[in-house]
Amino acid sequence: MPLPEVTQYVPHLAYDSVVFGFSKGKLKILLMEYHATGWFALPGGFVRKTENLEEAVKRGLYERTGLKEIYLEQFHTFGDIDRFQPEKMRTILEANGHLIPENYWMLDRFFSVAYYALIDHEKVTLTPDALSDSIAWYEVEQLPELIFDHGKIVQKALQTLRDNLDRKLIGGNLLPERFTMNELQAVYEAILGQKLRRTSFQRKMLSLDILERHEKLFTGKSHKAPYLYSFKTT
Amino acid sequence: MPLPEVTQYVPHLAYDSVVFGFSKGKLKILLMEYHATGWFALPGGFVRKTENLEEAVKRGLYERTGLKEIYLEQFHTFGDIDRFQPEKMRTILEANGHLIPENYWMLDRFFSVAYYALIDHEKVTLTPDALSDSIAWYEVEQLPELIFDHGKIVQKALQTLRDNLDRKLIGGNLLPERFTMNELQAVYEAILGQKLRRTSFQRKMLSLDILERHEKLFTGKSHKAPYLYSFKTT
DNA sequence: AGCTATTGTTACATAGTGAGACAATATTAA
DNA sequence: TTAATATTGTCTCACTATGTAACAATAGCT
Repeated sequence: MPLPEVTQYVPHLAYDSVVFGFSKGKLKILLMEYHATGWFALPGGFVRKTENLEEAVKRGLYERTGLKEIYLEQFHTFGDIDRFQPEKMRTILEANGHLIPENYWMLDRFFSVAYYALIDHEKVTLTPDALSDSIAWYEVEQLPELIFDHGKIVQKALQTLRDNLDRKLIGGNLLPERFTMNELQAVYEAILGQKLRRTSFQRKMLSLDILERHEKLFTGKSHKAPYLYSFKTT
Repeated sequence: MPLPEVTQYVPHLAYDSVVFGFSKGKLKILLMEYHATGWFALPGGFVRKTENLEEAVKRGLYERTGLKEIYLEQFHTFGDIDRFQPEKMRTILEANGHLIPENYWMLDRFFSVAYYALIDHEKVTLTPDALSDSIAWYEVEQLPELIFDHGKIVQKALQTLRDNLDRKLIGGNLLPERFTMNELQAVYEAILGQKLRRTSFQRKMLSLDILERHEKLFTGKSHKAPYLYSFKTT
């Protein structure tokens, strides 16, 4: 795998993505671990000279998750000078066995446009990129230390997600097609980081008129079976 | 005035600012008109290799308005390929009397990080930059056609401003230190583009406990004099 | 002193939410 | 078959926020 040529990409500009998923009651994000270094980072990439910014992000997410249709939201662009840490980038590239040319473009200062994505945890097929040993899910509440300013990026993504929770249809993108009210509530609780009242939550969700009620889900447990819901397609 | 050298700036990356002001009951923004072309654009600029992104924006706003402390909020980064219109940029530079070198950097594709600013209309001292004939206020409701995707940028800024109206202290930044409740309401109405109920607005504002009440303002009109308010500094 | 326009405050109806109670029900145990 | 249990769906009541209108206060004019 040769080093990427600058001729194909826009220099100084990158994107990073905070990919949220939900499983076993926990909110999680995707992290990559670079070869040999033990360093964790957000899935990111560069923008080709011939593509739109958002296309680049979707391309990167497709390569790593196998998903083509992804709920994506841009939330901030990071442009502080102290993002610029060429030694770290050099270490990552060298750990990959590359010989780095003089003034190699990937060691320059980069601005990063950050997006968050919401996906159904069950639907992904994770594929690490050339520089990484792995790509995997990590609980938002228990993240390892991240490289560069990626920790700050995650925090800002979480904050934006919370702010948008009431204004956009966030819950549905993190769950399978059909789900119980309890599962939906668990998503909201994981995002907000706090418990919600069961009855108020149910009343609120039903009053919004965005859910369709389907058959009951019989789990084998000895109690009343909950209904399954899906989001109306309008 | 020589052409800017790429050595000083980060290529491919620019910022644009939507500077909101309020006067005579209208919401306005600053626009620049380029020499000879009759083209209108948002005040924008480039980022020096040695400065943070936000510093660059503040520097540009200071040069044009004379203000150092400005309420600034980043709201979106525009990165579509069709922003790239080198002929237009060439026309602007040539109208300024420049001889443009081969592959001149300002004719390349640019990504633009967009900010909105809120300022007290009375406090600015407007100064056009080297490429512009003028910089002046234009009513948001009656903007001339803008160059590139600047019209889209303004719309997105307005939308973000509206979304943030209840969550951030926006009103105060557009008014002088002391103002009447009516003036504050006028700001809200101009931003939202709709009339609000006087009594509900007053009750709401007072209940937020963010205003300090001062002496009355006697305008000479024959009716009850309104109180002046300022935002609490907490 | 009375008139007028505008402002500050109050009253009432309605909608939304927190908190708890209660009814419904799928399964297990007696 | 019946009772017990856990969980779900719904309802009630209190409290708060908001739309709407009425009322009271008042600065300047006639």
